[in-house]
Amino acid sequence: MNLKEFAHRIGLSPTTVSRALNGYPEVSERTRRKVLESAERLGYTPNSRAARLATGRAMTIGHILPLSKEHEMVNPIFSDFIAGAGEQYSKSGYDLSLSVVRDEEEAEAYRDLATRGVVDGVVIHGPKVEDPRIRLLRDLDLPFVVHGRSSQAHGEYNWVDVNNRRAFSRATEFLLDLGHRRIGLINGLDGMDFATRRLNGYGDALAARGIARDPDLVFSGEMTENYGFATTMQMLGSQNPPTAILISSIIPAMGARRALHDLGIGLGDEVSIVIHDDDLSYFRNEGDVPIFTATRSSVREAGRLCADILLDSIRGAQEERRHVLLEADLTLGQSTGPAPAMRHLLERGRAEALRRPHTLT
Amino acid sequence: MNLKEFAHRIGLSPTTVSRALNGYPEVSERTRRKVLESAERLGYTPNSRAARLATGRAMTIGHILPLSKEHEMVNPIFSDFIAGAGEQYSKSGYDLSLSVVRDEEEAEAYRDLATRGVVDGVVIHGPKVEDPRIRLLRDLDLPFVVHGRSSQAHGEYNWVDVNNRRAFSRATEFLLDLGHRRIGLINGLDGMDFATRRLNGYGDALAARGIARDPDLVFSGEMTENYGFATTMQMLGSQNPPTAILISSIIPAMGARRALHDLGIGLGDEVSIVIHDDDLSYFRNEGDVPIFTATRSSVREAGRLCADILLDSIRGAQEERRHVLLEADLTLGQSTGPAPAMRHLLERGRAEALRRPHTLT
DNA sequence: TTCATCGTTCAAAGCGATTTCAAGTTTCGC
DNA sequence: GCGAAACTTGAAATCGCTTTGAACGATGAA
Repeated sequence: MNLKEFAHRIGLSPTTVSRALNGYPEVSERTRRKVLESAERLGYTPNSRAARLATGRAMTIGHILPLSKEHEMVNPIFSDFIAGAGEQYSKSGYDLSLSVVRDEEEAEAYRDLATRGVVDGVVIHGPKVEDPRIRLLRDLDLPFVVHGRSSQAHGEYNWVDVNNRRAFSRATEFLLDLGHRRIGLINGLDGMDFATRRLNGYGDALAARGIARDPDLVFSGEMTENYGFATTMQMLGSQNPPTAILISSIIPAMGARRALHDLGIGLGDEVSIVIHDDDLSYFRNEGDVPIFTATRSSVREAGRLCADILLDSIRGAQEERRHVLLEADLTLGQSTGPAPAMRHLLERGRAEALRRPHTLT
Repeated sequence: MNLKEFAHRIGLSPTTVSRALNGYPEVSERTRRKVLESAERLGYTPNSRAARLATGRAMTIGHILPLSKEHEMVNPIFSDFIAGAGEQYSKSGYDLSLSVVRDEEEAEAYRDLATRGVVDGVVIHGPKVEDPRIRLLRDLDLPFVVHGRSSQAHGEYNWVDVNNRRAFSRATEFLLDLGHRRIGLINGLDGMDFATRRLNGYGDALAARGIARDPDLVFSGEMTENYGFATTMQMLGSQNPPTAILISSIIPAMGARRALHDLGIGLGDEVSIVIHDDDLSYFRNEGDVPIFTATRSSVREAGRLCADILLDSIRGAQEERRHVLLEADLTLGQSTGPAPAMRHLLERGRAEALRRPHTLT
């Protein structure tokens, strides 16, 4: 049933019905109630295709999921992020459009979404240090929000990010406090903004204690389980292995744990691990004492925040760009302990060494 | 720029331009080339909102992601499935609409998609043994395809499923052949069709060897890492622990492995594990010898197949319903070995026992 | 009583494409 | 060279809604 017929059936004009349904103030309360009740009873729902053409609004937010040929993997945090964002879209009557494209076609995909008029705004995932998409979307005049940041991008834009630098410097400091001096870093792909910030946080903390960064202990790659396994194997098989490892996600951490087990090395006593935990719904690092010591920040919550900001900015509720910097809390788990050297000291009863670990050599 | 203006600029009527762009045969090749080239040059792209109203087609496929309050988790296979399906949609010029809703609102969400006219078809995820959505979509007259099956549903419908029963009976037989007699099953949520079929396959294989199913060895739940850990702990801590475990997904299998390690039990020698592997992109069970012995079937490929079938059925290319039953191959990994009892025999040199294991008691 | 005002309602003109139906132009056989 | 058939093109209707501008009746002030 279309508007015309519905309006006719209840003895009103399409104009009035439309206004009643869309909450315009010109219709009397009596009429509005009648319209709403009749719509319910007769099962009338406005056709969105027509409404979108008439209003010029798509009532849809776009997300683009690029798949690269080389490492064709879907980021495991994607689904949780989408769940968070999608929840908010639903509440506001927006739809979510997801485009899966080959990554060399990504720019074209944004352009396409914009010119075809199928979305009112988009979310940028996985920004690089220097990300051309920000410039592109500005040029297209399409509202957007970035999940993460792009350090080299100039100008203002909406973003929601974790304080990656702080999280990783804190985690590193924590390990240093435990006496660790050789600390590995299994990071995300080179060029990703978050990976760069995490590397910097790690580097800062080391530098603050006068420790040189050993390139043999730093890895970047796509965060699969196998990647965590392979890099951990490599580090622990080397001449001068680390006593602790920072890992950018719980997925490669599973691989790292597997490597430790295969090598018969104890997690938390012989080698410590601190991860960054996105709080994935199917992979919770929880329990009385969580498995991993972790810097945690819910990616689902980040999705919600991105959605809220983008919707606000589309509705024009606010002009200036918004930024949210989420602090990751450092939760203590079972995967960390004093460095072997430190343990040695402890065993000799010099417990205060742990309390002022930076006084150690 | 809209059609009218574009047509005017290149000295043609909107009619002709529309036809040229949409590949209708009535326009001469010369004109079509001119239109296509001008569109490229002037940057004209038809507005999809208008096209959708005019054609009555949404050129969009809907997916609904329900989140339950109790176990609010996003199925980890979701993103890989979507990646596969989305790939095909893009190729055919379709968009993908994703609705995130609370699970008690799921039926309403389908109804809404249908009456608002925003999708031309939908994919049903995670069907239950008796799934009301099939009836609902039939009533709504909305084309659909089910990823999985619904055993109790009557009538024909499109589906793409893994031969879960066969996969699990084969896996069980394989373990039986290795001499295992107490075999645990860590399954998906009760009521899910795939979980029921897997349970049946497991039960069939046991029955064929005259082994009674022990309810203490069968678990159903949402497939998180922690679930795998907890159930494994429980089984192995019991009076009469299993020597082998079947696990419905690689995620809980990670938890199971953690449990084994915590208990100091060797994986593959003391306790064997066979998993069902959806071949998730960020969690590949690969290598010269894969970590886990597994029944494998790519969920991404299933996504592609679902998309193809649904698109065909929307385009009316075919009337009858289509079914695809994917066979999962059983790949040998490092997580299985002869049962301890069997190992005993082997050590005594009775190697042929392994070759004809069903002759054993 | 009259007129201005306010609150409601409606007719009709969009939104920007597609598609029907009619008309104009070629092509081709005889 | 003519008429029919085959190609091409275009004018206008249509999709189902929103929204502008006008009209209507009721209300209240003068």
